[in-house]
Amino acid sequence: LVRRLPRRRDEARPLLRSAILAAAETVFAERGFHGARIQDIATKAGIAAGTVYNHFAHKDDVLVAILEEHSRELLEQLEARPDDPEDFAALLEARVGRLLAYVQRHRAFFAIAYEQGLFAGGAAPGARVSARPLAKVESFRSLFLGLVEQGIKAGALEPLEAEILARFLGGTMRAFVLSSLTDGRGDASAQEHAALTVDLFLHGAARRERATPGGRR
Amino acid sequence: LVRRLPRRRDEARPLLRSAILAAAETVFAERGFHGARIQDIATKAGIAAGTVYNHFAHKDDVLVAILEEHSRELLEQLEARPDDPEDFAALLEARVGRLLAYVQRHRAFFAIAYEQGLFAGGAAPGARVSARPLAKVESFRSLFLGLVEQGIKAGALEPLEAEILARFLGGTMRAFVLSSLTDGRGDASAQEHAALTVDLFLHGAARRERATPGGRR
Amino acid sequence: LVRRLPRRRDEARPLLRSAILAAAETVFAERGFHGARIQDIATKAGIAAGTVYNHFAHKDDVLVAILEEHSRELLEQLEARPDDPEDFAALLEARVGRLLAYVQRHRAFFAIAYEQGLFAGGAAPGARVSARPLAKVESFRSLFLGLVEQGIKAGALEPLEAEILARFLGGTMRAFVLSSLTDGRGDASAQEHAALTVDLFLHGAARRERATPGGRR
Amino acid sequence: LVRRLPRRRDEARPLLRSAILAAAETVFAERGFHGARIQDIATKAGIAAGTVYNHFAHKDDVLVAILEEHSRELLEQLEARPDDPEDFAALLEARVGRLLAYVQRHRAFFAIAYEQGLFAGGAAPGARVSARPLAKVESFRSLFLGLVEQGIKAGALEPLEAEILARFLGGTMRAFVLSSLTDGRGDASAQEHAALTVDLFLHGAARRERATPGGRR
DNA sequence: CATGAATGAGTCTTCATTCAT
DNA sequence: GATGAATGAAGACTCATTCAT
Repeated sequence: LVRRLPRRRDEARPLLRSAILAAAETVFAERGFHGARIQDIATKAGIAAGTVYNHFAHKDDVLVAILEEHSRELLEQLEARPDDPEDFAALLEARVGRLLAYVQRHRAFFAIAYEQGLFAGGAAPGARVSARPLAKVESFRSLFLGLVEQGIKAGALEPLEAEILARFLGGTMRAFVLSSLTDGRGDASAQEHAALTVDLFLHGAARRERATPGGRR
Repeated sequence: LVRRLPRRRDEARPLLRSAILAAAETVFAERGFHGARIQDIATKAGIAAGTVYNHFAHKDDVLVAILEEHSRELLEQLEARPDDPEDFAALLEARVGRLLAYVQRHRAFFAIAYEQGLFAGGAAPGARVSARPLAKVESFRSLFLGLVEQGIKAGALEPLEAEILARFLGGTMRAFVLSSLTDGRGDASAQEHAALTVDLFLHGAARRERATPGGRR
Repeated sequence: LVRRLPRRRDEARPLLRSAILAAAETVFAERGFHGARIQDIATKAGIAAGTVYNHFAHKDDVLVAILEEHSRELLEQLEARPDDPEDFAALLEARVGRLLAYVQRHRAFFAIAYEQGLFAGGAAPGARVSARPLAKVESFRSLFLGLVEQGIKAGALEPLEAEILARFLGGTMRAFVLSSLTDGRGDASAQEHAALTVDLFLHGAARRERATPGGRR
Repeated sequence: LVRRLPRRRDEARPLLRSAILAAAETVFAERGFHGARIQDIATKAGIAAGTVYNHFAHKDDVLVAILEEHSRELLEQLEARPDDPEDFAALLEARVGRLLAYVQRHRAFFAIAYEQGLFAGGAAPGARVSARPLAKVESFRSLFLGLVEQGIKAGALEPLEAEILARFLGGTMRAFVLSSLTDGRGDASAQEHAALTVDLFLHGAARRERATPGGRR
């Protein structure tokens, strides 16, 4: 899809594709997919409407490109890293923290992702652009599943149906993702949110009988 | 679906209104708001397209009517009832159970509700029909808030920010609502789901050290 | 396709379909299929552009409807009639006469028909709207074939390949059809043209050795 | 198809022009004028789209160039040649034979020529690129006229209106040109077709009373 | 009040043409 | 001269909304 390589002059224009995606991200987020006009995107990107079609065959493809692109990056935040802690709770917190930080950096994307049901297995099918579930969306779900299964195996989580726990984790995170999106607090809170998310996910909201020192952050 | 039957001239006609709403609920759920055509709704309601406009000024208003209507009923499920238990956990479970049962009876509505961000404070703004948050959506949120505040006061919940706990409750429920919508299991599971929802909300997913008998349902 | 039946008032509007076809016939003839805009047709028909789509799903379908409609009528001119003469030459002249008269009454149609290769088995494939040969076009060809075969059987035509004679007949008629279209002479000449067409088709353009009085019409 | 080969700097470059015309001939024939994109032509010619505009100011001009070019060559086939027979029938056959042979060598061109009404005085005006009759098309017509007038003068043709006989000749030839285009028979049949064309043109399709030996081929 | 054809503003998409490199 | 990405005018088609019947 990216065929124009940097040429002479100082820099180049393959950036256009990125510029279109960036503009589309904002516009889709503001107006929703159907409400967004190609012309809006083009204008925001500082180009002509026709130019969009030099990079994407259909309006749909612009959306798909955004979703795939960000989903990939999003997935990377959840993947294992060399310096990840051993302890499951700590591990979870690290990953959730990375994910929330990513969310804060790409708020517009998440507005779109929700519309397209990124986190939701069964959300508004009609809002979706494509009938088939987007590939990356599916892998996102598996990643949650994997995390949870790992937790169960490690004995850190209750041996419930993994599918259910995965949804619970998703739901919990969704709640905080929304907080991140809405609150407008600075990035500083990503780690706090992560800590709280993991804590609630693991121990719930019930009052702890005898709060041992340091037990609750 | 609702044919105009020969009626006494003075009899209630607003049945048509209900028929339109019922048809719209299905169509919106299947195709999303933007993907649904007035003609589709009219056809499914067994009336002419123009007739819809005798009952609703705009397409938007049909959606709003659906949301308001169901939100009201939904709220009623969460409201206090004379026979509600005293114990917070039991109380919560009763209400959540009612709500999940309602969800199972109105799956189509929830597909729409998600698209419009019913549970989500900040979901897809672009997908929304109206910029201002729908009135009932807001009250739905307050109801969650009330529930949580009640729990905190009763000493059943950790004394955290109510807003956060409300979102956590919402996220948890959302996870199970999705299960209900997706699984396709019969209504039988509403209470099970409710129990699990409340349990996870209260105690989290972490493995309980020494599961005392009866500790986990 | 015609579902609107005449209603109260004085006359009615199922005429709209006919009005659209009539307008399209003129516009297609003037500007060619690609050069004709739906808006042009609508304007000429005195209606809104969108209305065209209440009667035809695609621009293509308007053209197809014209071709099918006229082809059918055209075929009827060539078909046998009770009062057709016995003698092959006279028979041919009668039919060709009817056809030429029809041509003169529907000049615009023929401009379109040529563009779409109505007479031509292999004309400009690219100009055609649909890849598959139009059904009626094919039957038109068979009708020519039938005529010629009849002539061969009757011993009136040389026993050559029917396919070839059919084309020759088609080519001859085409020449006079064009004359009819171009000349702009009144309808009076339809029969003259027919007589000449048949005469040339049967006896060619070579000088008749001793033109017996009355031999050449 | 024509790659730019390393050439001496002063060598003729207009080869590109020919390459473009050759490519355009094929593409126009396959898709029709309106259906052919400049990009298609450029691709088939192995050059960039912009390059076409270094040789032709407009898409129209490419078509005109093709028509003019081929029309000129086509006319040459019909012109008198030193070794042409004296006898009109033989002369006609020789020229028609040359023309049909040319047709077989340039099938693509004829698909275009028909679309643009090369043979037809009054065919699809809308399909035409330019409103004014193409210059060469006109001379083509005059040439037919000239041939026929010559025949009349020589006493070989009936003294009818030359215009009419010219059209009859055109129509007859058109029929066989189409045969040539459609049949896909090898070049071998050019002479046969020519003989038949001339025979039918001169003597018609009517059964000859007493076929004198050798009278009909 | 119901009807449903007519309306026409709104958008995606195409593609001839331009022009900086 | 060649390149090919950018341009933007043009046009088919959709569908919410109106209104005469």
